[in-house]
Amino acid sequence: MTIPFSQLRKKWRKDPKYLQEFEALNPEFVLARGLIEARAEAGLTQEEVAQRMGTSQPTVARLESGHKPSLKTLERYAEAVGMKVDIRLVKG
Amino acid sequence: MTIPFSQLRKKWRKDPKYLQEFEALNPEFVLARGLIEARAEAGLTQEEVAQRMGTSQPTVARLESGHKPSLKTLERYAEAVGMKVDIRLVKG
DNA sequence: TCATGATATATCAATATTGGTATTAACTTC
DNA sequence: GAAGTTAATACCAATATTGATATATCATGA
Repeated sequence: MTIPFSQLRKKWRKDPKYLQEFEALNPEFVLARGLIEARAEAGLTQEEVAQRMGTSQPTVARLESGHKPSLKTLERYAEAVGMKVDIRLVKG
Repeated sequence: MTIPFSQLRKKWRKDPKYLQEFEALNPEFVLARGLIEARAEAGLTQEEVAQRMGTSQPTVARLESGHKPSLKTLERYAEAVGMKVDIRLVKG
């Protein structure tokens, strides 16, 4: 019954507010969106990031689709877009 | 040629300064130490955290030993010690 | 020293994530 | 609406991480 992420993304264009609320409830989407934003800021395509990571475009697409990646993969992605990963445990 | 993490930990007791410098160079150790600290603050043993995570003590020990866990596992650990995981990409 | 609680290590099966390829969809420009 | 670019999905093999169990090490106190 959950709305697929892909479908959700299409809504974003029309209604960014809708997204923000939904995102707040789903941490993995926050991360996915963070990745996409970082790549956008770096001005890179998925294909370019893939090359820098030594992997394929579909793998990059998957990372940005809300599936939880491993830390290793996350770090490679971050490096590819000129960032680094900062992980901390905060009071929850 | 690298010094094993377990051996390193033994040094800490005697010489915490040594640790800090070494840690700064190895992000996964920073994370591992963050986990250990969070558990210490919660006043829990590995066995207790394991039970809350629905896994075994050796698995918890492994998470705290510098091996890179998955995000899923990290989140379960965080919840077990009353924290949550905060991940962000920072300029690197 | 011995016993005990806590943590670390080792091994192998089970599961999850990634790699690789092909294909499809969406968007843009002509 | 056809071509080109970018992103998304599907599939299966390869790799990495975790689960589970047994055992070892370490620290502390009786």
